[in-house]
Amino acid sequence: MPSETTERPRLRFAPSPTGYLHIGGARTALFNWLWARHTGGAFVLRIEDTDRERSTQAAVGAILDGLRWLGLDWDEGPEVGGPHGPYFQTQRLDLYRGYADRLIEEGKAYACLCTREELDAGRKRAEAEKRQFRYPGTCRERPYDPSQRHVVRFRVPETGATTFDDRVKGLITTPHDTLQDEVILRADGVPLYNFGALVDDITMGITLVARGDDHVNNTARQILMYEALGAPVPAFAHLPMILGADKARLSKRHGATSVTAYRELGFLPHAVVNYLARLGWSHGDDEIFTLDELVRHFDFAHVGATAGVFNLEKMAWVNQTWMRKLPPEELARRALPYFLSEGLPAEDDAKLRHVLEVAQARAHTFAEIASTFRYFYAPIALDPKAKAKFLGPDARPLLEAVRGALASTDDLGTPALERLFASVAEARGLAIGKVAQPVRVALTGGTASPGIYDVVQILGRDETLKRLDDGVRTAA
RNA sequence: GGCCCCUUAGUCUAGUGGUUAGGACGUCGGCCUCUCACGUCGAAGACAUGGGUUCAAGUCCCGUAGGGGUCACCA
Repeated sequence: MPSETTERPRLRFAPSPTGYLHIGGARTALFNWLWARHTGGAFVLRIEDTDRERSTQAAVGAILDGLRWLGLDWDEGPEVGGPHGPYFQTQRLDLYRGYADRLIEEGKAYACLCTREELDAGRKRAEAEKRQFRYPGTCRERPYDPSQRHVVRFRVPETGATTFDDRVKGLITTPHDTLQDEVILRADGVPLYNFGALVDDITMGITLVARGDDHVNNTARQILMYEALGAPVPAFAHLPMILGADKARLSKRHGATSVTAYRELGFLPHAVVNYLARLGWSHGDDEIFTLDELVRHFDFAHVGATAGVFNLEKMAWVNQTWMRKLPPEELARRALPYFLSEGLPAEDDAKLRHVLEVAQARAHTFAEIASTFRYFYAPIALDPKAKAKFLGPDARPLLEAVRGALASTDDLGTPALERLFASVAEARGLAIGKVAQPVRVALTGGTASPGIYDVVQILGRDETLKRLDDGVRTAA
């Protein structure tokens, strides 16, 4: 029976270090973290590095880095330690061996000497005969001789079924005849996923296992093993997959899938958290949550059972929403690196603050701010269409008039600029827009920009005059 | 193919037998306006399908279809 009803559940995130922290993994970690924080329980991080072919130290670093960036701190695990360490599976090999030996002694597992070749032949035969392959039990009754190289197989009941109450999917039943005596320990003593994860979850006192729903089919056999070991069975929560736009499992071909890629794109970590939380979980009609609100409201009961499509546009909207709430200092601190990586000579000064003030409502990400408003720090890139439409011969007298008026004043305040543009327009019987647009194109290179007075103020008088001169030449 | 899971608009979702089926992203339109964005107002857009159960079904049951997962000495 689930023992998670205790007030302080222990949860864990147990990634395999075979690559960066994936969006899907990040959400799994987030839900575990949220529930741990909600309940005052513990969030344990464990590295499942038993696949030595694919595991790398760099990936461990990337995963820790990604989790830290998102703000998902762990109470026990790599670099922070804890009473149940070590937190790398390859450093716990003796433990798995011990549990396997115990199962063997009690007759609940046995050594198997079958070779891969024999097994493969069996699988092939089964396929040819169009029947399901199950391990035939060849070694079941063989006397145990530890000196022979062997794997360890767990003995699964032939009949009956195992049912568990998944916290998100409800009752799930697995008939035992669809299971087989699976390998729990390789010949080299390294455990397989089902066994390693289980032994660790037992010894680390995990009371609620929340993981991707690609593991639902592992659950019954794990429960059988918990029971064989006389260990309390934890509660399970299987989280639906995250899909790409084509409804296939999210992967690289759908675009960026690592959380650090979103850092580079200029997303706020909290915006990613907010979006990911809402992908598969809901709280009424609410969309925007602070971290505290997320922690307060999160609940596995409101995690949906259906897979969800990752939608970058919506995440960008969430990011914009959060970006707009940032105070100027923080906005500057977070945005500046993106200007620098664009090769722009920005620094945290009055100019940057003004740029960010006008950019705040106009961009979805920091990278977008830097690239969209690069003309404040670099020469304009004149858009040919804008040029054709607004920098023709008609524009020349307008630009000259604005230039002349600007050259003879020191007042760049908004009221003064308003009067200046208004008088240039009125003198010709034009609407302000007819003057503002050519000026905008001359100053920014395009037809869309912050308000023209802001643009002039940010650029400063000298640079504005210079760009107007360039505009006059272009219009000629 | 066996087994398991899933199915409300293009997308994320609310909904726990009685609602004009709600919200959000996106889309389209109005307003605001020097352009763009923000804001604001509005519009289009969904219960996969067929049977049951019930006075009443998006909600419960069965079938069908579609999608996904899993069937390793990977995790």
